[in-house]
Amino acid sequence: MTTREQQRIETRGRIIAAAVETFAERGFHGASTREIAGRSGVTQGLVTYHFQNKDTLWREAADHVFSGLFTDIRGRVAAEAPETTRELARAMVRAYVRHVAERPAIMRFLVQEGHTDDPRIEWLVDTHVGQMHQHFVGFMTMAGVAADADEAVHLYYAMAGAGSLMFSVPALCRRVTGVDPGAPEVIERHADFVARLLVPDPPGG
Amino acid sequence: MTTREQQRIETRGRIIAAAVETFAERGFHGASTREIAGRSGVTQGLVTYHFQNKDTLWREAADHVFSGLFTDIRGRVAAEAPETTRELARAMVRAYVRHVAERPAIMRFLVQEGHTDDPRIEWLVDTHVGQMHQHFVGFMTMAGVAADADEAVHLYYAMAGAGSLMFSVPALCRRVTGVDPGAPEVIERHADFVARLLVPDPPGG
DNA sequence: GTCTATAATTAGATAGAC
DNA sequence: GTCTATCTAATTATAGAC
Repeated sequence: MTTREQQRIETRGRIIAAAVETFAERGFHGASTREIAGRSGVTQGLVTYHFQNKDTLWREAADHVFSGLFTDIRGRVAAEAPETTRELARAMVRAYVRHVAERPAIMRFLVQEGHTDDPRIEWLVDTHVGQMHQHFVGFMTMAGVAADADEAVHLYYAMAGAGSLMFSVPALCRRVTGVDPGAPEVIERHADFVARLLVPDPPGG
Repeated sequence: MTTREQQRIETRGRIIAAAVETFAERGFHGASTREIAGRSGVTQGLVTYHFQNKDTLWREAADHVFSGLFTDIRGRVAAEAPETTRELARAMVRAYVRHVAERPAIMRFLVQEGHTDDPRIEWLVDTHVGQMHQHFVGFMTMAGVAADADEAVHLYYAMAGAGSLMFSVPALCRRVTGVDPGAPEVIERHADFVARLLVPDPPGG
């Protein structure tokens, strides 16, 4: 690999990382390519050189944010080696919470873009969000955590919202509660809390 | 009241309504006063005339979004006339979900601004969000729904997130699930689902 | 691959006519 | 109270030097 290719990959990576942060903070319209350039230590012209236009940059940033969600959750669940269906379901919820806690940009991208039915939402659903939802609904219905597919939709948004909001508004959370949602012990407590909330102990004890 | 005063109030109201929509959709930086003017059927100069600058307009819009939360929830809870502490707690959760379902801008304002510790967040917490959180934590701890104040923080974000996400991303939700989060029956089902999730039946049955 | 310079567009805020 | 016109600054995207 030539030096130029290495340089290209590294620079693109820095720009994408800055783009993720900026789009998550300000949304597509609110983010400027100049700020993204500034954060990644390059000039605005170079951003256009590498990504043609703002829309393409947004897609690459979104790809970076959403990719690896499945793999990461599967890995985390496997590491816990759950033995019962209930423990498997809880492990999945915990894995999800930990994942979004470490990548709060996920939920911010969704909320920033999820209001209006534009091409970006279309792309996001077709590329990333759709299959995640299908898998979740399928599993939770099969595992008996949700009574049926209809209820699983409510369970899905309950988990996604309950698991992520705290990490999507870190400055607000710190100011209101004094709790730092970036602290590992807070993440662990929230993961466990939400897992027990969504997958409660059986009625018998 | 003179015609001019009526006109003033009515125009300001239209601008604020458009500002709420636009800020909720695009965030402070992404929203333009020109778009807000266009949506309310006036010119951009008039927005500045009535609200001096974008920051003041945002605060008035936020005030409009967050005001009445307490009153509305209290009214909805009273209308159900709950008799047990458990039913009271559930009624509060249902009231909260219904409220944010009909005013999804609430959660979008929080997510849009809650990331960075800027003056708007400071103002939002001091003016609206702080006391709401205090009341909730106090009640849920007292009612025994949360074990202690520490757990109540997690319960709070679980409720706020679980109860609102679906309504904060209506276009996304429709596209992913086919469910319309604006439909009254969907709101009712979600309110009931989240209430039972957060305030479960007692272990004994 | 990166920068500087620039064109065309759009932003927020002000001034003046009515 | 409302509109039009305008100023200044910031935006995206392009072109050309190195």
